Amino acid sequence: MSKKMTDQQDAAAPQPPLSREREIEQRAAELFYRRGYDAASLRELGKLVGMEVPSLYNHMDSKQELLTRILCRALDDLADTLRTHLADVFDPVDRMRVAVRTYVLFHEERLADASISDTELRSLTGESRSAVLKRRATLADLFAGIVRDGARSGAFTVPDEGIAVLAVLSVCARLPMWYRPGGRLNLDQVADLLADFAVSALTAPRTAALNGTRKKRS
Amino acid sequence: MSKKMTDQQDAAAPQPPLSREREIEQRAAELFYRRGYDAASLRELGKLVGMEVPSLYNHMDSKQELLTRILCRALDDLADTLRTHLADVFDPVDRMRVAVRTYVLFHEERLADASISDTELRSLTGESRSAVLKRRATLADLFAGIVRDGARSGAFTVPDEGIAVLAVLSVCARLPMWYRPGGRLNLDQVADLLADFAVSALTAPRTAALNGTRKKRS
DNA sequence: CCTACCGATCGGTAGG
DNA sequence: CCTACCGATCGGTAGG
Repeated sequence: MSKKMTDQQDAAAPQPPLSREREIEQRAAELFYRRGYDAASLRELGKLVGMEVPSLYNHMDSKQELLTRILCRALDDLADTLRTHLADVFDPVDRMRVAVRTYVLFHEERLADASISDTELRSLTGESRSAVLKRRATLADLFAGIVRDGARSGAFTVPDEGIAVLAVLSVCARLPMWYRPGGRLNLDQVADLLADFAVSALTAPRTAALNGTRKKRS
Repeated sequence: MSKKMTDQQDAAAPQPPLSREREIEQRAAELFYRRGYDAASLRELGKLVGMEVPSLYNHMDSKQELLTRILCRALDDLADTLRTHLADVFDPVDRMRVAVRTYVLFHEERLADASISDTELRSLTGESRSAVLKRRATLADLFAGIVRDGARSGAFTVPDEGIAVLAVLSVCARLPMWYRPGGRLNLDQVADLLADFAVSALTAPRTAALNGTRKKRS
């Protein structure tokens, strides 16, 4: 699935700030973000990176493998960043605030990566799909762990932990659909406000009998 | 943009429960939902509806026009349903609860429509895009109005109305990404829980000084 | 509603 | 990293 090269040149030549593979990944992520994976063509990617199409295949196995590599790296990086920021935070409320803020702020430098990680899963099949789904589940588990701890300690009052996790992740994952740099709020402000929204929902005073009682048939 | 026929046959023939146009729209929505708009081919749609590709063009102007028709109808129907259910509810908390429940329950019969209304906007350009964006904005305005009223009456404690609206809409709009019929919870239970999540976030006790104070740099 | 067919474009390969 | 090229498939049209 991945391209391994014999790294002969890694002693010298700090010139290219990105390896050729990485540059292609980055340009491809932007292209997939802008056009969608299906609508994006390798011809256009070739132009962006200054190569003919066949030359791209020296750096990838297929279009699908390229997408898979981008998504796996993005999700791994996000999970790592989350673990790092959560390492020295112990109160569940603080942990959730940090988790949401970190997820949101991840979009500062990785908007395209984060967006297609969410959108283009459907274009993957087989092992590629499994690899991305596994990483998605890892991310969800991180949030689920926080919700579980908060519920056990009594800090969170959620009637259903699974739905709470999905709701919080929905708010984070949808950010690329509406956030654009240069808007009314910067990303740090958005991160604070969304963290506050999530924590408020999780910690709101609730009558214990909410569950099971159907309120309104609407 | 729309196909108008001289409705000569509407007096007789109650036989076809769906008009040919509508049947094509419905099959197309399912196909676009399953494969994505770009990856879905008119060949496959033709097979699903029992027609050769050229015959489809007796019922549509283009693939893009077909998608536009599906999205506009779905968003109009959702907005109509929301307005109907909200007509006799006046308390902002109740209105928000009904709005979220109605949005969620709309997925019961229109999962594919709702999903692609959210996902496939990017495949549209020009007037088609504007027409869908206008309807999206109408939907957002419905929720924004409820948030505004609740904030003014003091029922809601949100530090930023715009972000609150986006967060609530995110939770609703992402439902097709994870909800599958036959799961642990039925849609009515999910609707109750998500409405509770949203209302809890909007009404949570908050110190007035939250805004502007940056808590953690994380 | 069909047969027959179009130009364009796609991801990918051969061979160097 | 390139030129040259492949078969497949695409949305869509002509003409009936």
